[in-house]
Formats: sequence, structure tokens, C-alpha cells
Amino acid sequence: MKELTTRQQEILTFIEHHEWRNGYWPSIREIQDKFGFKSTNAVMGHLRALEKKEVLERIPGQARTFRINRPDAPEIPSMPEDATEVVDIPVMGDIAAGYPDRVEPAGEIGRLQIDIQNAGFSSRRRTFALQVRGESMVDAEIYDGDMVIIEPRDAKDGDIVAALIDGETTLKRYIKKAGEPPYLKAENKFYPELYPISELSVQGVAKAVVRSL
Amino acid sequence: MKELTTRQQEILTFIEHHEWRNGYWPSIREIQDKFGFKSTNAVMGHLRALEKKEVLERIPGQARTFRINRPDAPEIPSMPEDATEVVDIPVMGDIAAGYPDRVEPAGEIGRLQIDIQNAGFSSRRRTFALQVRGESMVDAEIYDGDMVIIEPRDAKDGDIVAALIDGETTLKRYIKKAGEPPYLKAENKFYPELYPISELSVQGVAKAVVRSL
DNA sequence: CTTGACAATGGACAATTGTTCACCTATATA
DNA sequence: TATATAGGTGAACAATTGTCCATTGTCAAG
Repeated sequence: MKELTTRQQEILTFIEHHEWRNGYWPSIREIQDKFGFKSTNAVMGHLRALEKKEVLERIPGQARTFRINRPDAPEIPSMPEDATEVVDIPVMGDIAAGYPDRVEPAGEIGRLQIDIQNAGFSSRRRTFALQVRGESMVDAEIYDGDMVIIEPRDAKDGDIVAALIDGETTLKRYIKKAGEPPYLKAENKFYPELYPISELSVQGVAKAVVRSL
Repeated sequence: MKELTTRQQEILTFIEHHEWRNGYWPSIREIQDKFGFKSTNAVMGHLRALEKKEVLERIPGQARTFRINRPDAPEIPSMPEDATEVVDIPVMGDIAAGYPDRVEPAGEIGRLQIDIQNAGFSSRRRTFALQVRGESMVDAEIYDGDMVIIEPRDAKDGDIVAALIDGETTLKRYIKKAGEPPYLKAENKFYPELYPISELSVQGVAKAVVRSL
């Protein structure tokens, strides 16, 4: 998608914020006033540009009817005070050694907020999300690009875990049979990799998957 | 608060749901059309009553500017200028026939809150989640029990949509080739079902999948 | 130098949309 | 019986609002 110009971004932001604050969309003349334009057509030009770039939709001829489209993702959000039931978790592209005792902000590529009850999380304290790379878990229906919610705790046999292998965090199935040492297994029948592990390398257990379509 | 009459409740419900699924408020004449009134004044009377009972507010003279007061409903957290936009969306177990004209609160089985930017949603209010039943979308990596985030809007070729088939909401792939009527397709090679559709039966487009592990 | 984008002015016009007045029919209530 | 409230028709009017025309200027790319 094409980039927005500064002015176009300003207009778009105002429209969004106006709707947020007031509960309804602005009229063309309200936008005009906000920016001090002396003609409504200044606004029209920007709206046409925004429509052409497909970040915005309108119903021709109808008042205050906008629709905003943004697949892009800027800015790291902060948690609203009153959102009690919501987990606010960092999304890690990779988790460096030392986590969870020491968070590496460099690994954080975004934040994700999900309701605890519906996702079945027990604790919100050190939960984080991990963006999946590769196809090692496709047989568990987890695909490249998915975000996996991880809860740091001991793994049981059969859990999907985030584990540190060669300094990189990967997603694997944790297998622990009675009387045997535990190991990790990739869930992809074409690459049936097995990894021996030390307990310490397991970062946590996967609790949920989130995928944008 | 005074009780609403049946008619007033119907009007209020329509206004709310029009906004919810379209993203903007209805005009007086759109309300008139929906109820088959032969005069806009019929609507005006109801609006005055609703304003007097303080369930509704309007900006005099301005088009499509409503504000609805619902002490019972979960309030949308008011957003300071730079705060995060968290989506608060109903999770529907099923969306009964007749939706969106008539919401079935019974269909709501929970609520889900996800940060807009990280999930790529465009508008918070109209969005809802749908719990998947069955295996009709397994080839699109969507499985029984998953929650799918739906955004009501027109579908493009290739979109995964929530559609009304035989009074039940199902998830299907929307196919629309130039010069041909659109149809729906189940994404399961073992059940390659095809469905003809009317535009009206498409509830919205799937934007994300959330799965608890 | 020309071309195309972006940004904006100024004015006019037409469609959408809210508002109001007069009037009608019920139904319940004091 | 009066009288208020809810619900509605019909038509006209006015304000809001979207749209379009012609024009100006800047700036970067070809």
C-alpha cells in the first residue's frame, strides 16, 4: 500500500479521533474547521486521496458515513486503567537467554491484549506472546506468523512449549514419559526432529494461538 | 428510569444495531424506511420520547449524531487522546437468522478484548467473534472450537466470511469471479461443498483466529 | 521545460437530512 | 366527559452537508 502524506495522516487521525471522542463521524465542514481550511474542497481532495489509498471508505452523498481501514500497525499501545480482565502482554520476536528473569526489550515487537477468561489464562504476570517462525509446529495447527501466548511455568507431557535451542526460542512439543529423560519434538511429519533438553531451556507453556487473517 | 414502550425499544435497538454493523448512525429517514412509516415525524416522536427518557441523546440539527445511554451495557472505556484502542467484542456462539436486524443476546457467550493495532482491525464496535463449529474450514487452518474475529463489511474474492446458511452462521470462503455470481465454498477437501448466496447472507469478513490450547 | 502529485481557494449547487405545523386515531386515566 | 399519552399521516421548510467547477501555487521527477 502507498504511504500517506503527513497531511493525509493528520486528516485520517482527526477523523478517527473525532469518532472516538464523540461517537459519530465528523462532517466535511467540521474537518475543514479543524484544519482552518477556507474551502470544503480542500477536505474533499484529501478524502479522495485517502479513498484511493484504501485506508478510508465512504457512502457517496451520505452525511457522516465513514469507514476506516488500517492493516498497518504503528505505536506500542499502553494499557487502559480500567480494563481489569485484560492481559497486556509483550509480543516477542525472539526471546533472548535470561528471560523471564530479565526481559530483553529488543525482542519485543509489539503488544497484545487478550481477555483472561476467554483465553483461559491463569496468570497475567509474566505471560508473553511469541511470533512463530517456520513450519515446525504445523501438525499442531500452528503456522508461520501466528502469535502464540506463552505462560512461564513447568511443562507437562504433551504441552506445547517455548524452548531455548541454540540461543533461539522455538516452539516444540514437550514429551516426558515416566522413567525417561524429557525431550522436545517438532510437530511436522516431514521434519521429525527431536531435541534433548535441560529443564532450564523451557521458557513456558503455550496457552493460545492468535492469527491475523 | 422510566420503562420504554415496545415501539421505543424497537427504535432504540435498530439505531444501536445500525451503528454497530455499519459503523455510523442512521438518518431519520433510514429509520422511517426500516419501520415503514409514511412520515418522518413518526420517527421524530419516538426520538423525542427516547430523549425525554434519557436513553438517547442527539445533537440538534446535525445529521447522524446519536449518543446512547445504557447503564446495563458494558461501557466502552473512554479513550484519552493517545491511549490504546482495545476492541471489546462480543463472542457469539451462533448468530441466529434475522441478524443483524434483530440481535439475539442469547448468542453471546463471552467477550474478548484484543488490541486493534496488533490484530489489524479497523473498527472496534462492529467487530464480533464467532466460535467455530465443525471442520468445514480445516484447509484454511481454522479448526473446531477456534474463535474467529469477524468484521462486518463487504467481502472480496478470497475472503473468509461468516455467512448465514439455513439460519445458521457458518464460516466459508467467499468466491467472486468477474462476470459470475458469487458463491461460498467450504475449505475441506473431504467435503468440497459449494453454496450459492445472496449478498445479504454474508455477515462479515474474518480478520483473525484465536485458539486456546 | 513540462508533467504530475499534492495542497488549497472560492463559489455555486443539489442532495440529504432534521424540524415543524396541522391533524388524525386510539387507549388509558382522573 | 375531559384529558393526557402513545402512535401516526402529510406536507412544507430550512439547515446541514456532500459534490463539483474553475483556478492557483508548490515541488520533485522526467
